[in-house]
Amino acid sequence: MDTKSQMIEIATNLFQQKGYKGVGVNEILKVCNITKGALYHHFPNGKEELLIACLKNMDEAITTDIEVIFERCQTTMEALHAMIEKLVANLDREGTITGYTFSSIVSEMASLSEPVRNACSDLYTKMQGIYSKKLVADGFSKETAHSIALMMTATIEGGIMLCLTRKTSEPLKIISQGLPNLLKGFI
Amino acid sequence: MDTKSQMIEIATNLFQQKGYKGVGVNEILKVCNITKGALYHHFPNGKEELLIACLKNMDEAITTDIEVIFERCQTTMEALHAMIEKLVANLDREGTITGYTFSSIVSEMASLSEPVRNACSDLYTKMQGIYSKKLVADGFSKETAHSIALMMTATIEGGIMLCLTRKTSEPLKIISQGLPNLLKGFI
DNA sequence: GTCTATAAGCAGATAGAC
DNA sequence: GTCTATCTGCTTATAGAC
Repeated sequence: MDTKSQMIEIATNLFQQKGYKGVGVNEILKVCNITKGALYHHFPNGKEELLIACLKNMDEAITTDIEVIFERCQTTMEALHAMIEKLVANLDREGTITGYTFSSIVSEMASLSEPVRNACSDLYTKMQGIYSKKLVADGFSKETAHSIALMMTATIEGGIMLCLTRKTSEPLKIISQGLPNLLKGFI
Repeated sequence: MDTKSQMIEIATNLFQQKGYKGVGVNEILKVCNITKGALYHHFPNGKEELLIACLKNMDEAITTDIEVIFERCQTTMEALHAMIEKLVANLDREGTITGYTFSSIVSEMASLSEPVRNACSDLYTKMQGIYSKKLVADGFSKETAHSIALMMTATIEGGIMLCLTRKTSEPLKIISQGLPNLLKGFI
């Protein structure tokens, strides 16, 4: 793997875990085992340019990851269970969550950088779109599907937050069990 | 109002909006119109001690604010609608959300400081407890109430995140409309 | 394309005057 | 209890050698 891809891969993980300001450029360089020269060669605008590249990288990850799960599974609920199971396994194994979330980036950058805010907004919209499409296939109307998809996105993002705060995967497990009731309520 | 209380009040708002690392000590001092000497007189352990004081302040705000709403309203749903309405009004008026949320603090501090993580965990538990108590009064079993309360906490926190990302209060409005269906599904 | 060395600035924190 | 002045260390970013 080339240096640039490796940098994006590592920085993506670090940003997801500690947020943008929480990670110093030096920390990224140290983990990558490269120096400043290399960073500013690949990303002339420095740290923020690297962050944007990371958000694009997450976009691709979502496309090639969540979409596969949603295509493979029969119903929305099946797919969501599989997705949450992956998050839970990740959390139990590594102690942090590194996929399908960027709350730390949103909360500190939304009010500071429009390009970053827009990239995050696109990502949420994309996830919501995948859920929504599947819900329509499940038989829900377009509008109802839109509402449910938004609530799912919010619930999962909030659930991740609760897991990180409590240092257990319990909240996401309870959410996984409870989500079918959300759909049931909309029928 | 004395200097210390004013500092906590202002810092609470700033931390909620920009996260812990996103706010510099100098910024807080400038808004408060005081100097370093005053800060380190009141909070010898500096910025982190101020953050803990802010989290305690939020705890009180929840007690004197959310609890009042939940006592005044007949059902859980009524109370939640009132609560979300307050958040939406806050967002539409000021462009940011300053109440009932600390996601920005959680996401960057959970892995770095145990005291902060614990304080945040307590706050979520407190909110969830208020919801849960009301749900039991509504007729749900203790276990079901616990699950629903957790999902509500997650959904609202995630909804706030979506609002900040999209720069509209739409997500929270849709969640407010959709939450009754969550309860319906659990019956 | 990656290195070293260094700049310029801001972070949080401290000491001591008043 | 609040001020000013100052310190140390870390931040991002740049310049120029290889």
